Amino acid sequence: MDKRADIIACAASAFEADGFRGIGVDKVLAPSGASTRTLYKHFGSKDGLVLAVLEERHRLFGAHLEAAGKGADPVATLFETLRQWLAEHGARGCMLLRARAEYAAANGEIVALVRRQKDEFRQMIARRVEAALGWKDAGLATQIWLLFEGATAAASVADLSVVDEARAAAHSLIEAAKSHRP
Amino acid sequence: MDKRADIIACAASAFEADGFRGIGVDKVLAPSGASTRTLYKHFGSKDGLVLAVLEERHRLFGAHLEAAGKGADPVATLFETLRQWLAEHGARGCMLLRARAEYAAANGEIVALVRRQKDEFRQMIARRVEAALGWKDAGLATQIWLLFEGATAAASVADLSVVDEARAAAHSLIEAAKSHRP
DNA sequence: CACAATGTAAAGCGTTCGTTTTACATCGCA
DNA sequence: TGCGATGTAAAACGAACGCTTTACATTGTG
Repeated sequence: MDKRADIIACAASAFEADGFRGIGVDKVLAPSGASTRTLYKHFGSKDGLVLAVLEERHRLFGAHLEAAGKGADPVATLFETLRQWLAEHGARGCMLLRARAEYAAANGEIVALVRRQKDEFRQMIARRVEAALGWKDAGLATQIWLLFEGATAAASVADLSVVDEARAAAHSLIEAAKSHRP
Repeated sequence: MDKRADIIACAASAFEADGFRGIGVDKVLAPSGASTRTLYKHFGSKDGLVLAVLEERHRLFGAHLEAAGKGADPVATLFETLRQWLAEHGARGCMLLRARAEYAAANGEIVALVRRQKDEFRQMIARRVEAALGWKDAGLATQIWLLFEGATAAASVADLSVVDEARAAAHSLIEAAKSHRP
C-alpha cells in the first residue's frame, strides 16, 4: 500500500485535465482520498508534488518504450508507442512541456527538470535513429524528435491519425538519408 | 489611443511569461496601466480577455506570414517566419495550445476557438504545400504542420536551430513527394 | 457650456488558494 | 503491551484570487 505512488498517479490525472495552476491541492488529492497533511509530509509543497508527478510521468513513458522494444524498426516503434499512450491517457499535449510553460516564471526547478528530461529523450531517439540507419545523424535525430513533439501537440486539436502521419514522415526521412549515404 | 488594443498587447506578454491561470488580473493589467474597471468594461471577464488575446495572437502571426509573402519556396517561408517570430517574442510553446491545455476543463469556448484557429492554420499550410508541389497532398501538408508545431514546442527546451532543422525536414519531404509523382 | 464617454484610483465583496495545525485512528514491530 | 510511523478529518491561517462598486479626472462633441 504505497500511498505516495497512489497520490502521484491520481494527481497526474487531475493535473492533466485541469492544468497545474488551475487546480487546488484539495481537488488534486480528492481522487486518492489523501489528506493535505499527507501531501505535505511526502512532498513538502504543491510544487514538490508537481516535480514528483513529472518524474514519474517521464519514467513511465520510458518504461512503455522499453517494454515495446526496438523491434525491426526502432523509430516506428516510437510512434506506435506514442499512439497507444495517447489513446489510453488522452491527448492534451506533453505534460512536461505544459508544466514548463505554466511554471516558466514561477519555479526554475521545474524548468530545469523538464529540460533535462527532454535532453534525455532526444538522446534516446538519436540511439534509435543510429540503430535504424547504421550510423549517427544528429540532424535527422532532431527531425524525428520534432515530428514526435509535433504529433503530441497536434493530437490535442486533431485526431490520432496525425501520429501515423508523423511515423510515415519519419520513415520517409530515414529512407532519404539511407539513399544519400548508402 | 486604442486602450483596448494596448491592454491586449500587454496582457499577451504577461500571459506568455506566467501562463493564464498562474497570473491575476491586477498583474496582467499593470504593464498597460489600465484599471480593473476598464478591463471589465471591454472584455466582461478575465476569460473574455484571454479570448481576445488569442484572437489577436492568431491574427498577428497570420499577418506576419502574409507580409513575408510566399516567395519562391512558400513552405520554407513558413519556418523562416516562425524563427523570426520566436527570436522576437521568445520561445515558450504555442500560446494557443497552452491556453487550450490550461482551460481544457474550465472553458469550452477557448478550446473551440483554438481548434478553429488550428484548422485554419492547417488549411493555409495545405495551400502552400500545393503551391510548392503543383498538386494537393493532404498527408504531406499534415506532416509539414507537425514539423511546425514540433519546432514551436521544441524551441522552448532547445535552441532556435531546431526551426532550421524543421525547415530542412520539410524540404526533404517535399522533394521526396515530387520524385514519387513527377 | 454641458454632457456623455472613457479613463484612473482605490476600497471592498465573497471565494479559493497553499499551507499549518490540532486531534484522533490504525498498524507493524520491539 | 506499548510506541513510533503513517494515515484521515477538519478547522484555521493570511494571502491572493476574480470581480464589483464608488468616486473623481479627462476629453471630444453637440
